[in-house]
Amino acid sequence: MTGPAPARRARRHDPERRDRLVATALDVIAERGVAGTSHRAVAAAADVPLGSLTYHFASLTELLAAAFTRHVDTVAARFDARMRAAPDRAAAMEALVGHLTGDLLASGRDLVLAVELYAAAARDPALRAVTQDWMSRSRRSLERHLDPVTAREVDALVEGLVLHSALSTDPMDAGQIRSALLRLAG
Amino acid sequence: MTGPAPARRARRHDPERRDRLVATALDVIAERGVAGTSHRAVAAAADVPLGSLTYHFASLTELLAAAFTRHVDTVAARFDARMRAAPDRAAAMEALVGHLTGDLLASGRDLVLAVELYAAAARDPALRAVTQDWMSRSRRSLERHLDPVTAREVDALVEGLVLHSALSTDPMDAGQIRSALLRLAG
DNA sequence: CGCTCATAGGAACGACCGTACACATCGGCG
DNA sequence: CGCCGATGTGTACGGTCGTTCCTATGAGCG
Repeated sequence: MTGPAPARRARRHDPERRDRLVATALDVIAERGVAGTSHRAVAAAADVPLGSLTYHFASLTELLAAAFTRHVDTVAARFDARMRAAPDRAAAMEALVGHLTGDLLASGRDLVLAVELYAAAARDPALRAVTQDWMSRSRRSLERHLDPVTAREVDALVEGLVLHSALSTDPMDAGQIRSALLRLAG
Repeated sequence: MTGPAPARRARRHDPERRDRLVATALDVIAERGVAGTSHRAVAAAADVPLGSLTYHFASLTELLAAAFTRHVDTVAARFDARMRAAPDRAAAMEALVGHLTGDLLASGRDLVLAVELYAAAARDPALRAVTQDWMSRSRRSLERHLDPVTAREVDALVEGLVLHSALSTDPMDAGQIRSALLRLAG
């Protein structure tokens, strides 16, 4: 018999833990909101001890900032790829419809993360820098096909469409979205 | 000499306390966010004992719902008054610019409350009903001068403009806002 | 091979939270 | 006037939180 194991600590070698924690934090934010995102919640979701979080991130705010920064990077890169791939303005508008209906509004996850980020950014300057970076990248992507003034207007409309979709019981369908965008930038 | 007062309780007759608590809760939300709004924070701001909150509101969620409902009522009524006062479509568009630059974007308070409500509504069905009521009233006000399809598009654009203004370092000025709205519904 | 320090792990502290509850008070009605 | 239920008040409980701190481990390097 081995007897009662002397509570050996199972130390794990885990060189990419920091990255994994950022990804897990995004999942937790999407599921429970920023308000429900605690060190303990992320630790449990990532299956690491509590102390590991304060080792890798100086504060909870820093963890949130890292998570939202990664999310913005992903979405902005995806959107810029769509805009880069569009050969002309008409194709760009269609790609925009696809971005809205396909990427953003499909899962609900991106929607929720966006709204959580907006609210958190309203109070945290570090997160406001993240949203400003997002807006600026988004506008630059649009400016591949639109003049700066129109790009800004379209960007605002897209933001509003996203928000309405997140909160409305009967969100606009692809056709309504297309015609709204075309009216502004057709 | 009165001697050491035997810790008399200073009971206060305060028939409108419930209303005052709702108003105070809105102030606290605007200042510290939903996340920073606790029974204790509201009690301190309203100068009432902690127990008074649980007497007047069954739960913190109920208090938040009452506060946001009141806020939406105020803003929606103000907006409808503006639309009702506009004699024609052109005046309505100008009133819309005034609503945005004057009412919403001026103080920052309405901006913050809106974003806080959006984020909270994403997770709480009761609050989602409040946002849906807001959207529906807003659209009905716009429909005094615009067809339903256009009203919906304008409503979404307004939402986006509000959000961009809340988060941007260089928000659009009245002229830019006007031209964006006119492009969509001129 | 042996040392060392970045990393992993676990427990604890003090603060704040929502809520429940027992008790005090008094306006208004019978 | 005398009661009583609506309202006001203070305290306590159990829980979660961010953060700190000490210890343990082992990968990489000299």
